[in-house]
Parts: sequence; structure tokens; C-alpha cells
Amino acid sequence: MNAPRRKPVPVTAPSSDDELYGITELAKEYGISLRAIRFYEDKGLLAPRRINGGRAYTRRDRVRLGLILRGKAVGMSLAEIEHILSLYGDHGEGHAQQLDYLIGRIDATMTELDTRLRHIEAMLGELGEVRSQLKKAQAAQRRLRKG
Amino acid sequence: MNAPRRKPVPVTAPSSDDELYGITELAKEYGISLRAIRFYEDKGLLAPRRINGGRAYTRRDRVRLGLILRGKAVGMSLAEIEHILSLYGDHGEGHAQQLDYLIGRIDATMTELDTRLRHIEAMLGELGEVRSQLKKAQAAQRRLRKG
DNA sequence: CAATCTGTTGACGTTAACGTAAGCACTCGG
DNA sequence: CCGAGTGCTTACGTTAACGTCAACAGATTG
Repeated sequence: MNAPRRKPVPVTAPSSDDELYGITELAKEYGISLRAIRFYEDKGLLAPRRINGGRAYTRRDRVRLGLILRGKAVGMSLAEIEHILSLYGDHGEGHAQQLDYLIGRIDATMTELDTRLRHIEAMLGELGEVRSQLKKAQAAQRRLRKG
Repeated sequence: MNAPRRKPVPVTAPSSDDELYGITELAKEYGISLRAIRFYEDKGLLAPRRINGGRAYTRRDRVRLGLILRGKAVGMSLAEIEHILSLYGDHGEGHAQQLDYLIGRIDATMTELDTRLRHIEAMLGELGEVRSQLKKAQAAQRRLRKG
């Protein structure tokens, strides 16, 4: 079963028209595969416009992609990232309830990130101790060799 | 093809003999499944002794398991965690080269963790901004309702 | 006009990290 | 002696996050 073919077009405007980017540009810029970018789209994390069948990304899309990758670097699942992404974006003229809800979710998210941060700090601390132990051993060795 | 059967034994000493723990104790203590613990063993992250076919964990094993889970909480893969775990443990009487190598790896690991930490801090910062924007909107709403 | 480039959509493969299930082995309490 | 409890192993299933591949369509270029 083949989907009906649209007619794609390069879109790849080096720096001309209206601040739109092709998928390959984004891929190279962030060092990821085209497949990954499309995958994020499938998962609803990105929603580029279509220009004659080709994906066209705006600055805003680029920012989102950046957030996605940052999320991954931090060890979040795509689901969690989607969660966070939804906190950005136009909550234009949101009603009071919406605002409360959003702020609540942001607080929750920040708390979780804080926990992670503390875990990392703990690991850094422990590794630092191990390191200084090794440093001591190293110094001892040197004393044996030189003195 | 069946492996030859050993004879397992509870080992489950509540707090008596020699500071050994059964697999279920560990599982409950850390809130994970037996399967997961065995899985970590398969991956070489744990290596409990066997007492009559049953796994017997020491305090040291418990600490390692803690490190594993902390690593996961921080978003590391089991491979990365194994990497880090190898930095602990007896480098007893290590030779100079070994020490240099280990310290180098610790430094590398710490640098990487530092990067993650910075990513998280960045996200926290951005979320903080979004939050304060929403707070402003919230205040505006209240002014409309009350005054 | 044919080759090449860029892009699109399935469909299937892969790796990591387990979960689930089945079947067997000891031990212990009644 | 029998059933429940605990543990072991092997084998297969599952989810996430892509990678790989095939087949095709416009555009561009020699």
C-alpha cells in the first residue's frame, strides 16, 4: 500500500526567503539523523509545516528540537520531554484554572529536575573522594620512586 | 537442555549471622524486581557469592546496587554505570600506570556528569522563566477579578 | 533526456532493559 | 509426607528509540 505521492521541493534556502529550514539542515546542525527528526514528529514532539510535501522548520521548531536533545542529554524519555515541551508554547489568554494547572506542572517538573541534579552532585562528590584516594596512592608511589 | 540443578537455600538471615542478604531482601529494600537484580548480574554489574546455589549479597553489593539505581535515576545506561562502578573497588597496590589511567577516567566521567548538571541547570532556568511569565499572567487575572 | 540530489512513506530490524511464564529444586511447618 | 514458600534457569514477549532498506517522486544539471 503506497501513500499518494506529493511533490516535494528542496526548501533549502541557504539564507534567503523567510527563515525556513530543511530537514537535512536541522539534522546536520544538531548532528542527528533524518530518521530521528521524523521520529520525533511521529511522536508529536515536532510539527513542521509542509511545503509541497517537504518538511519546513521554523526557528521555533529549531528551538523545540534543541529542547528535545537537551532533554535526552539529561536522561529524559521522549514522553517526559513531550510533557515539558507542552509547558512552553502559547497559553495565550489562558484562564485562571489553566494557569494554576500549568504552574503546578512546572513546579513538579522543576522539583524532579532538582532531584536529578542532587543525584548528580552526589555522584560527583563520591567520585571526587575516590579520586583523591587515588591521588594519595599516586603520591605515595612517587615518593617510593624518587625519594 | 536443562542446566544441572543446584540446591538453593533461603539464606534469608534477618539480622543474625554474617551480614549477608537474600535477593528478595534487596529487591524490597530498593523497590525493584528480582528479575532486575538478576539482570544486573547478567550484565556484570553485580557478582554475589553463591551459598548452596542461592545468591548471597554483602553490604558492598548493596552499595553497588545503590550506585546502579542512582545511575539510572540520573539517566545513565547500564553500560555507563558499569563504567563508573569499575572506578570503585580495590585498585589495591595499583601500579603507577593503572593509577594514571583510573584518575583519567574518573576525570572524564566527572566532566561528563558536569555537563549533564549544566544541562539540567539550564532547563531549570528556562522553566523558571516560563513560570514567572505565567505568574504575571495569573496576577493580571486576579486584578481583573478583584479590583 | 538521463543522472543525480533531496525528500517522502512504509515496513522491518535492532538494542537496551527488563517482564512474564514455565518448570524444576530445596526446605520447612504441620 | 505434602503443600507452601523461596529460589534457580531458560525462553519468549515487550517497549522505547531509533537504524536500515526499498521504492518512488520532483527538481536540477550536464
